[in-house]
Amino acid sequence: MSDKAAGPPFVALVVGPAGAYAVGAGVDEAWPLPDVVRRFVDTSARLQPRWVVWSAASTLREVVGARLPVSRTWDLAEAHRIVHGGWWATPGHVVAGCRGLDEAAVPAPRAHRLHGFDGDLFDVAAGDDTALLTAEGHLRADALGWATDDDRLRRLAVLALECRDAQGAALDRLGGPHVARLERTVWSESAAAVLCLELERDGLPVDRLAAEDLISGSAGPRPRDEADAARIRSERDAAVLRHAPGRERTDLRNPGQVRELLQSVGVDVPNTRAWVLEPYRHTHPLVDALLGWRKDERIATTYGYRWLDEHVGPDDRLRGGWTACDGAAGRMTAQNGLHNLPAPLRPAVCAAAGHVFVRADLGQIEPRVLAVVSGDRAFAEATRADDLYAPVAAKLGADRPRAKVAVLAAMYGQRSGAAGEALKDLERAYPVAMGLLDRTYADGVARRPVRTWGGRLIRFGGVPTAALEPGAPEPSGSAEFSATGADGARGRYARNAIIQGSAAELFKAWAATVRHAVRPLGGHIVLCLHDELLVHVPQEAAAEAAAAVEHTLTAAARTWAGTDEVRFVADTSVIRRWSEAKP
DNA sequence: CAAAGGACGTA
DNA sequence: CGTACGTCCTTTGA
Repeated sequence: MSDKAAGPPFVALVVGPAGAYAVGAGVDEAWPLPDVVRRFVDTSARLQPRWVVWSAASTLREVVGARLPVSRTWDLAEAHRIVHGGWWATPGHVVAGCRGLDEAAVPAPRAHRLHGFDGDLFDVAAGDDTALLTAEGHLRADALGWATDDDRLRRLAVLALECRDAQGAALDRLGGPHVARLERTVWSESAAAVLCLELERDGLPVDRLAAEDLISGSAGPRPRDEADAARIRSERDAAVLRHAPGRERTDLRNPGQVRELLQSVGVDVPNTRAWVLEPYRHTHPLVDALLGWRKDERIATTYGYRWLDEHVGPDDRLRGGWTACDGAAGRMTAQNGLHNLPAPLRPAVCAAAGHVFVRADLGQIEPRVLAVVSGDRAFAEATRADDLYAPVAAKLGADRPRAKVAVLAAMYGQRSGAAGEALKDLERAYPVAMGLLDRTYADGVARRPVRTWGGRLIRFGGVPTAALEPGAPEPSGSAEFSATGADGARGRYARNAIIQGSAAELFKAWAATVRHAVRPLGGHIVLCLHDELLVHVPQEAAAEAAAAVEHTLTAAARTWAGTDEVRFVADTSVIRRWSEAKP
């Protein structure tokens, strides 16, 4: 690509505890911390650079906090996840990846010592050590903290540029004819990392009174003190325990005791999970009471007054940490309940005065992504329909529910249920798509790494998922050898990872363009939920923002997929409260 | 005091 | 329950 050299310059920016440094074509200067925001604006205007950062979180929090628009960052950590995969993407891992060093040997930051003096002495010694790299060529573990003067900051910034070049070269080698696609993934994943800082900055608007009201319905009134809290709690417990006379001392929070309790009323279950107990709901009133208690207990403990007080700020915004790309399938993650708020609490998520939400979710994103990833022309044809399962059902000569179950079974590896026959038909109708799923499953069984459509590497090793580890139960020699146990778990994991992971990439590419499109309207993305976006926007801009959300999907999907044969659809609505949109 | 397991919320 | 994630509670282990 000849335009690459002629493109905007790469400028590395490092922000340390005592100062910052920017280096690249056209700039080589130290920035005092109080000037970082101003110098960032100046340099952006002068060079319109592509910013290279070790990570958005370590570099751009202040710039984002000043509400500056940040675009075109090359995030070394996110790029590392694409090129090399793995759970960790610290600067040390980035350097190891770029220099071909053993990732297991990346120096780990020393654990904090609470006792003794050796830690302090060691810190002094480390501060005097001027080497950026260890003898083996690894980046020192405390590099950012170590970079306390301009020279050290500059060395760290120059190293960042080196790593950028190495990652770019690695993408060239990996991508072949698809380099451009891999590079686009770096840009959109990097944008997602900046978006995460904006999500942390803006928070999710909450109607505090409504939230209090909903909480009180499950947890009771706000307790005055510890004793009051204990009284309310035991009252809640008593409503269940009155169904089991003589066993009022059972601890409902102890699954073992609950299991015994259930046994005493004739309900014998291997565990007390909700879906196990569901069939017994009407066999004894205790079961029904227990399941209701669990719902209330969930809200009282996890989404109760403490949660409200700790995570909803004085500006009525719910805030938590965001991650752009988790280690496994590459979805965004969020803390403090932003990703798992119980549906009954959704009425409390409410736009601020004069504002509305534009809410949009991608319809049937995973099968549509399968059509892209597999390149199955016939399956792509089905994505032209608003409801993809209708043409699939027609082709299979089955009804819609059957077609849907078959597609989901093929993608996720469901073993129970009556998908068998329809699955066979599916293999005949869409051999290309099904072939991809089968091959990926085999890759997982054999521990061969796989890549998402955007090029992110998914490896088997250092993945802390119990079912994938060698110790997991392994049936021997039977026909279902690879359906159960660790082999099958890896197969399903791989198959799921390329679908879910590729879908996550499309979602982030979409979110990145939405973020730009709504900014001039005064809008901000305030929630990303895997296939759903919540944009907070001034009321008068609602229609325009909704149109932008739809329009950007078409554009982002075409660019991401490299074709417009596969159609993606969004359900978009303008609402005040999150609960108003119910598909 | 940390780790593990059960349970359950979301997609 | 097909796969992920985060958070709470409890018990277990060193």
